[in-house]
Amino acid sequence: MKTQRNTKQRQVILEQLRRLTTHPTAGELYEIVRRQMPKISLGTIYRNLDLLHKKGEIQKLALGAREARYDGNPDRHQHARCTECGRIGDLMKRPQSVADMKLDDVDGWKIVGQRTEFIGICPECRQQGLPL
Amino acid sequence: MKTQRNTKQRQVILEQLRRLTTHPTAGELYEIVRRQMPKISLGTIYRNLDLLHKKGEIQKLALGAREARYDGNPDRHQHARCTECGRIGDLMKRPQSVADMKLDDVDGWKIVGQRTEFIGICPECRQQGLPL
DNA sequence: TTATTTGCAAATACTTTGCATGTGC
DNA sequence: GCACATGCAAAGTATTTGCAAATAA
Repeated sequence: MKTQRNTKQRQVILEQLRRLTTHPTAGELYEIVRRQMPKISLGTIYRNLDLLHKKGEIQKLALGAREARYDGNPDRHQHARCTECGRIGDLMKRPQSVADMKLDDVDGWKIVGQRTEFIGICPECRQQGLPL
Repeated sequence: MKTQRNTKQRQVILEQLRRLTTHPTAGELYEIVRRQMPKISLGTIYRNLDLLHKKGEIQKLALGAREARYDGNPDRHQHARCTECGRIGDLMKRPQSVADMKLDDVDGWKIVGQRTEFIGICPECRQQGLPL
């Protein structure tokens, strides 16, 4: 990976994203950062979000939404989507089992379901002798 | 919901989607359906996929990808994304716990991780007296 | 008959990219 | 100084929509 510079733009983008708990879209973050740096461009927002995501400093959330949303907290934690308002929140208390999900109160949320995607190596790729 | 007609286009779209196990994108399905119905338009594909999804006859998968993918099997089952080729497969044997995930062979896949999104009602919406 | 659906094309939404200029190190 | 980064604008990709014509019921 190339050496990275510590530009003012990158600092402000990361700082604002860390301050927000709303998991903003790129466009939302653009509007917010623009208040401090009126001349910043959307392209710069996208380029930096991509770069910070690749470095593991932020999370890119694309669960079920058309637009990607970003989370300034890179630590593994669960997310929940509200059926009423669409908001995506953080769950710090992690429901890990089906039983936990019946709880009426998980960090203030009433959890009614879940969607899981597993990540792995498919049968076809394993057959081709790819790294196990 | 309005009454729906059983158009030839809708039939072919559903039929092809059910036949495929590849979870095609709208564009991929368009190319396949087009072999049978050369004059069908992409708009019709999107309109019907949306409608079938709303009726619960198919699943719309948008897990982490830029494009949505569709699954002709409406029954609840788990999906896995391959780290090597990006393919999305079905897991019929469902790993439900962290222990299961250590398995080297879940329907032929080597599972290395998972992403889960919970669905529920957020604290803010619950406060507003919305249906519990 | 008539409300739904289609094909087509244009519009929209989100994201990426080319390029000349600017800047951190 | 120079490789990396930026602003700007244009292009790219995925999806949605307006509308007149077609069609299922």
